Amino acid sequence: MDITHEVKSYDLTTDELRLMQMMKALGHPARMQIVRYLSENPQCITGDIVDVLPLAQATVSQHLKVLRDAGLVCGTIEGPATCYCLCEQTVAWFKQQVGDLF
Amino acid sequence: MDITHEVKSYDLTTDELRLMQMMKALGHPARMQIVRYLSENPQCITGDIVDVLPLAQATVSQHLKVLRDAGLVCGTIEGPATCYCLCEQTVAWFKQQVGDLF
DNA sequence: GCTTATGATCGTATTTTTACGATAAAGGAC
DNA sequence: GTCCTTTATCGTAAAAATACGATCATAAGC
Repeated sequence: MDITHEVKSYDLTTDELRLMQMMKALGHPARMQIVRYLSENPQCITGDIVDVLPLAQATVSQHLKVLRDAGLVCGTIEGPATCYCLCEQTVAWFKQQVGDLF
Repeated sequence: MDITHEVKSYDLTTDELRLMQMMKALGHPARMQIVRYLSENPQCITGDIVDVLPLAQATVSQHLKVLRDAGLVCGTIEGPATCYCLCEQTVAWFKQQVGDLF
């Protein structure tokens, strides 16, 4: 009658969690398209992205936040607008992690 | 007063959509752990995976389906059990796509 | 045949994500 | 100062994902 209280929990490293967050961020068509657009247009403002997506401005802004939180893009305030670009450093890290994965 | 009826829609290639599906599949801690476990234990049955995750059997089975649909793992029926393993081909394709991305 | 073991699927409750309009904040033109 | 532009955030409705118990299906052992 010996019950072992085995506390189960996810067992992932910090790197794996960070990688997972990026995967999740890229696992949505709008965000995938945003990132691709940014790779083709290195410097652009929110409005440019809104124009190429079938979504309202508020929704795009929300998606940009997800990408920012994942570290994949960074936005710098440029007057009244915000200039977005890919975070090359994070993208490089991401690629390397995926390459080493599995 | 000329209104251009511009039908907006996501503009992603088939490859990008497939890649996105894999990203989404890997964007969950349980599934990330399953894939890592499979990479360390190339041959195992569903029960083995259930044992290392803090989830019910039904939930794990559901996660395995997501990974199967994404093509990342394949399960072959082995008697009453199902033997799972990573789909090396898909993983290779995934890595290559990520490498070329952005 | 009956029983046990294994795992997929069903039905459903809960949680999270997604999407939008409305509003707020901040900078430039005047 | 007043507008106008730009974009983030708020509040919320709808959709999707997650998790679980219960059930079903299949195969092996007897």
